[in-house]
Amino acid sequence: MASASAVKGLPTSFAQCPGFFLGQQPPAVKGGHALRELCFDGFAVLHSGLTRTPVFAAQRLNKKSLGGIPRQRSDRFFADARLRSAERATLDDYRRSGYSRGHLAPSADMATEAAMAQSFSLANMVPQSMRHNSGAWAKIEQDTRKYVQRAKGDVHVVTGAVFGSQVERIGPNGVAVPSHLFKLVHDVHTGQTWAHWQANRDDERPGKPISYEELVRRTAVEWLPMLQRDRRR
DNA sequence: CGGCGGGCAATG
DNA sequence: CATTGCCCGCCG
Repeated sequence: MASASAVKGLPTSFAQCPGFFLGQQPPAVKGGHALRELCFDGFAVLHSGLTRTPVFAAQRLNKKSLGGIPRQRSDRFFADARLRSAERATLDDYRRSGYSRGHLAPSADMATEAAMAQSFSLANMVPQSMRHNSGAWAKIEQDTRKYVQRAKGDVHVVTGAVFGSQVERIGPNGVAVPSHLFKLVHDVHTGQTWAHWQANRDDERPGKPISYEELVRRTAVEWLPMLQRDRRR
């Protein structure tokens, strides 16, 4: 499958892939310009044309969706053709940038070959410090998969990029480098919710998870609006 | 130690 | 565009 065409024809509205969101309700991200909604087979992405990166990727995982058929990484990264060229990252932006192309929705989470190939869209990538990506962050991704394997039902995961006031940019298109990444996990069956909060740095280590409320405080975004009613504070 | 999953770049 | 070799960190 030619990678650039891997996403052609996929929906560009969350209304067409509501199942990735808890209660079919997308995160309440406000105020952004050039925000685009992108559906993939295995996840949904809100993309920002200002940073040329995803804002978040949302997934619904369960034991069955993981550990599927054996498959190999496509490793074929590509610019997402659904985005205007003025709003998207290209392969040149990352080349020799000193940063790796870090998935928000991990390749290894995907249930099908098609979804796995689609996960290599640059609309699902942020410039990520190399050691963080293959070290602490990779372990968080693994731990999340292990948790889902043991969970009773569906687990919703929202992975997001956070940008500080001073934003470094890479490549001819100026792709913004996030200062932090987070991975929010919600177990529908038990109601448990937690988040990993990570600096985008080589020396970052996996730490103690933070609460949902703390994540909302730090980001000023209600990532799981369905929880808001129950946890109103 | 090897295998795995996160990547990189060079070569036809 | 596919193939190849390589790096990194973690885990069993």
